[in-house]
Amino acid sequence: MAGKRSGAQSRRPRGKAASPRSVREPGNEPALSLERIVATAVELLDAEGIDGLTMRRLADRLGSGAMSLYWHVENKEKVFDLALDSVLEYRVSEPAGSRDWRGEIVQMLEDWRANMLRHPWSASLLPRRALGPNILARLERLNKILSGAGVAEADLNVAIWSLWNYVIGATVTRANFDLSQEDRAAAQERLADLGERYPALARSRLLLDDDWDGAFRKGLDFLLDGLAPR
Amino acid sequence: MAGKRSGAQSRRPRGKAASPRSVREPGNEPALSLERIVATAVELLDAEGIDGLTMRRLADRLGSGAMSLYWHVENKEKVFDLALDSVLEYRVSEPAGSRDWRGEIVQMLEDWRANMLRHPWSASLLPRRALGPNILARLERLNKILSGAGVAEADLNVAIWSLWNYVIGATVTRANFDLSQEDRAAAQERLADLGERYPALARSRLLLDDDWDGAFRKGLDFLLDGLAPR
DNA sequence: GAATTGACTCGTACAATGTACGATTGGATG
DNA sequence: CATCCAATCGTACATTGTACGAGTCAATTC
Repeated sequence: MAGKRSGAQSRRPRGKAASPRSVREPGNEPALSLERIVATAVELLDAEGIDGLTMRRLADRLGSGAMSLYWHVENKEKVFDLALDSVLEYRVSEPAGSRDWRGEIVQMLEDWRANMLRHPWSASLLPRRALGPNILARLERLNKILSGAGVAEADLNVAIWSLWNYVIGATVTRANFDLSQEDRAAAQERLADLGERYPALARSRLLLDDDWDGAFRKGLDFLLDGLAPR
Repeated sequence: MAGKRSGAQSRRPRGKAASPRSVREPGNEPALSLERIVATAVELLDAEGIDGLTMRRLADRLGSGAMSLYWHVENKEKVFDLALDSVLEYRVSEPAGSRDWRGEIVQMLEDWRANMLRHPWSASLLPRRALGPNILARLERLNKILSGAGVAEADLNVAIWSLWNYVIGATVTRANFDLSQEDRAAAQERLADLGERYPALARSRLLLDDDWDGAFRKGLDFLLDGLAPR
């Protein structure tokens, strides 16, 4: 209960990305902007991982002082929120939803997952209350597809959450179990351990199988089977 | 690349929880132990949230110096890992797997989720490579139930991952969208926003519905429908 | 009994972090 | 010219994880 509740400062550019008025143009100093900050944050996260993002390092990359960031951004948390949503970018391809609904869903969710896996740090950011515009756009889309497919009104929300849960879970899991860069030795040792305590698990080689993409697709198919309107 | 790669220290008690030899018994100083550390960490996380856990505060609660913790625990990350697995405690009720397999799965996954929601911080710890004994026990159990139910060998791992994904995703989501303690005003404003940009979403009231338990159960049923052996 | 060992504890110190605060800048507007 | 204000940034501070090494006892060895 100590260092909280500061907020309510005073001025901030908030939302209105109208005319940045091109301050500081004499030489060619690039000047900060929310877009540049977020883009650079993503770069830095890609390069250094989630602990590599500090306000000072981010400012360095931007050629500015650390405190300058705070004009554009409330705090570090906000940078994370924005970076996450930025990675989930979604432009509707918009064939309205006529074709096969399963294909559309699969495509959108695979794209969702692929986007996140391209930036593995994004998975560790999921556990935060971030409903950026891109996530919302994807939910909106899901809604349209499913209701267009004839899913009962009463089941609609449940169906959407189920798909959401599945994608989130699969991505979080996958991003953390990427063994290939892990010591193979550790995996082997773990398996030996498993043999004693968890025989079925060891036999199934669940933890060594690495066709994540295939598994994602197959599992999604199972879920869609269950979701399909009767 | 500055403060890393220290490790390889020297001695640590590692695993052997054999005889603590009752050091420091003259007065009645309780002395540290891994169990006490983890239990207290969970208490502290429950009380103060994920940012409330610092090595110093944890040590305070234990009545010890901060650095004493490092004899029992490699670093703070390890404390998180242990706290997470501790929350997922799983004792097999062990009716071997004769009854209806769906009921068994539903019960186990609802228990899994309930345990985590009782300690909301645990959701934000999921994105880490933590396969503690309790998680493994649950996976082992899932394997047994599903293969006992007649799920094809080739589908087994996919089925397990699907269920895993679903639980993880649902828990992460739920732990972060608990609006009731959130400003209701913000939710309303958000909904108004949605009306313009995301009409279907706004109409569905997806984000205001709060029967999370029911939705979890229904979605799980859908998934199990899809998973059921043909 | 004295000396040694080794399991465990902890005080001090340091580098790194997020960010509060206030000063500064320079273009736009009067 | 003076005024203003969006934007930048240096300094400072409290807080963090943890390296390092010194301290403390019980058990063990002489």
